[in-house]
Amino acid sequence: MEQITRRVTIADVAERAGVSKTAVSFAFNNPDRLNAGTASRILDIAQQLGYRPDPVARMLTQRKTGAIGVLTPQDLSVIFTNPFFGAFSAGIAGVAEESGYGLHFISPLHGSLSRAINRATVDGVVAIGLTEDHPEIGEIRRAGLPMVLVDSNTTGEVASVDVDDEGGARLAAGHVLELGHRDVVILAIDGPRTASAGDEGGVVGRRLRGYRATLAEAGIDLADDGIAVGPASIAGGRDAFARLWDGGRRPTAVLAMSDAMAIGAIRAIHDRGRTVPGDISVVGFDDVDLAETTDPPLTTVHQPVRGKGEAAVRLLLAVIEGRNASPGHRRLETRLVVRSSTGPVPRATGR
Amino acid sequence: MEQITRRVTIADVAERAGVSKTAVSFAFNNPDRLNAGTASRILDIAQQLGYRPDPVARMLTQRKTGAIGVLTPQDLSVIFTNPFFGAFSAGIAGVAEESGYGLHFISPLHGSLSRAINRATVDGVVAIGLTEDHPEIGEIRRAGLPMVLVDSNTTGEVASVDVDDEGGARLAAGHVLELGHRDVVILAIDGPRTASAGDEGGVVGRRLRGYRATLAEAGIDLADDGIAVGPASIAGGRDAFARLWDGGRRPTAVLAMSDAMAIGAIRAIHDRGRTVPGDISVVGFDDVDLAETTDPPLTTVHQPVRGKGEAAVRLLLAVIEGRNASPGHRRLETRLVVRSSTGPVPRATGR
DNA sequence: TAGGGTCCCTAAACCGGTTTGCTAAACCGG
DNA sequence: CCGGTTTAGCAAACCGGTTTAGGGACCCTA
Repeated sequence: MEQITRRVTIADVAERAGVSKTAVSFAFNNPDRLNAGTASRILDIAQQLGYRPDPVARMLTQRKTGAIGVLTPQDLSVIFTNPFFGAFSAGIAGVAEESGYGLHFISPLHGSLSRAINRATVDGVVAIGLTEDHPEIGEIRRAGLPMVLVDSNTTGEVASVDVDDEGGARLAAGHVLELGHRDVVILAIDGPRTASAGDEGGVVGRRLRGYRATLAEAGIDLADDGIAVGPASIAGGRDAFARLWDGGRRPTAVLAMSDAMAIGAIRAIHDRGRTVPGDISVVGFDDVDLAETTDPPLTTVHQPVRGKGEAAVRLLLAVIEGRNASPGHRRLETRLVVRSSTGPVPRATGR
Repeated sequence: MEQITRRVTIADVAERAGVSKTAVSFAFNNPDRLNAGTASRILDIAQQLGYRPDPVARMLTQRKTGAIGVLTPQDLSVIFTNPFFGAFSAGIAGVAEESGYGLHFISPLHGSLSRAINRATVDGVVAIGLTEDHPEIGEIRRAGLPMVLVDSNTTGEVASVDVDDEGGARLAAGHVLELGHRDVVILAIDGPRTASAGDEGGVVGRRLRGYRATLAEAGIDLADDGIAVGPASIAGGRDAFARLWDGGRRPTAVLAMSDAMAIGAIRAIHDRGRTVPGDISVVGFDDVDLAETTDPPLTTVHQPVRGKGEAAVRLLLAVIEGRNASPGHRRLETRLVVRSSTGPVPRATGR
């Protein structure tokens, strides 16, 4: 018995029904052009043969894939465990789905993003965390693929969605200053490639600028030894804080660039027998879902993560579907959410 | 100025280089069959024309898409905010990436999963949470698309990955029994469609069976009014517990079918001025990353979520790439992780 | 000088659909 | 009974690549 039964094609159905391929195609996509009886007979036969139009062939003629790509410079396996990314994807998925598009995730293939892009069959791309100097951006543009950049802080010829990172960071810093803190450290995100490039343009740079500027206005000069870098995860935050602590730093306030890092810092603080916010205040960034269920509930800078995804897809669909000529730009706001991980600077500690 | 510059095709490159389409194709895929000089000249011209081989056309001839599909009966926008799913996806992504496959998420298109499946261009499918009675399974099989079922508890002709849900539930129930609890309630997951079908086969059914059986062995008969149903989220757990409480139930132990629900229950308990585990013990299920960072750290049933994703893709690749004739089945183990959300039954409460 | 091998490249078929133009038959009013 | 309009369906071109089968030029050998 030969189990490799070749796929049923439109020609098979046509032959079996004694009609032309055209008729079969019409039966599926344009039944009005056929006699009702013929159409349903064809459909019957197709059904009973188990015919399913090949989506790839269909794409080829229609020049449309029905999918939008999500481009990330990091491996998906790290990306999916990040709740921030989960919320962002949910935003993307929500409006993509409601418009009938599927989602295709594109990440570096054997280390090369370009290769991955060239293999991906999508009608357009939402790229997150790609700064404008990534060569991939040029590639995609030249290929004529619609694209919107998220968190790239650009206002160029390609559509974009951004968030006021610098303003958010200012809010966080301002908040701890108001509470009287003067000894502040920062937990910065160390992306896989953001690290190398000096990264003035990226999210990290913008947030850092916000922290620094506000602190400077209060006469506090943030030395480099008050900044620890690590991956945006609980472990990353814990380790980053540990390095600071072990280096002799005894801050009263911690500004973390992500909620996960903030949570990690809180754990590290607890591990050292200190309390939050009694001894040390901690401020996160992003305001992911679980920020309000941590112990203590996290004071953090809210950014509309899901909204970012939604806005990005709307912009993208606008260019895919040919509405609007010039590329759109959206900038979303941040705001401070004060919960219970921050408090006044402790008295007893007085130096 | 006309901005609709038609896409550059292989024919354009061929003409410009004064060679045949074949030569251009060879230059890209089979350079050895060309004179080295010619090949690099073609590549140069292609480069300078901005030529990018159309992936769709390529797929059509090669009968291979380079992507694997992830099938879920729920909307992606709900799925992505679920940390459980995030970990599962990370597992899938990890091995898919290392084998050079992209990821395509397939969810109901305008309410129809079949429609979505027919539009998706993938080499195979990992389906999660589809019980065997879903008609989609038959469809996919008839279409000859390689597939592996996850959490479907089947041993039929299609490959599958399962987890010992029933055993895990027994561990959870056994644990609280050992601590002396006799008044136990259950927080069950209410999927969008699991609810309607009686759902004996699904994950919910298996876990419920495990809880019930173990409780019964200790002489405890779990009445229906000791079970509350809700979505697998923090809010869902909080509300489910609230309904039980408001209905007059005063349990000393809560068995939740998901960590998120357990966390929700803990919040609801705190809201009512009770402590965990002082007054009430709570056991979760899944052991997602954040289970150990909650307050208090959650006692829960660990299942290898990420491992499930990995195993599924390995099985899938085996059939896609034609190794192994008969469909593989994997069953993964669960284990109890005791942290701090469970303790002995309280004395004072004595009924 | 015929025959056989390489090397480099090409024409044409093919993948599985959709779409365009066209034709033959049926229908219709006058 | 005739010109005009529908209706129903077909053949062939097309989408943009890959692959098969071969052809011409050149070199080598007998």
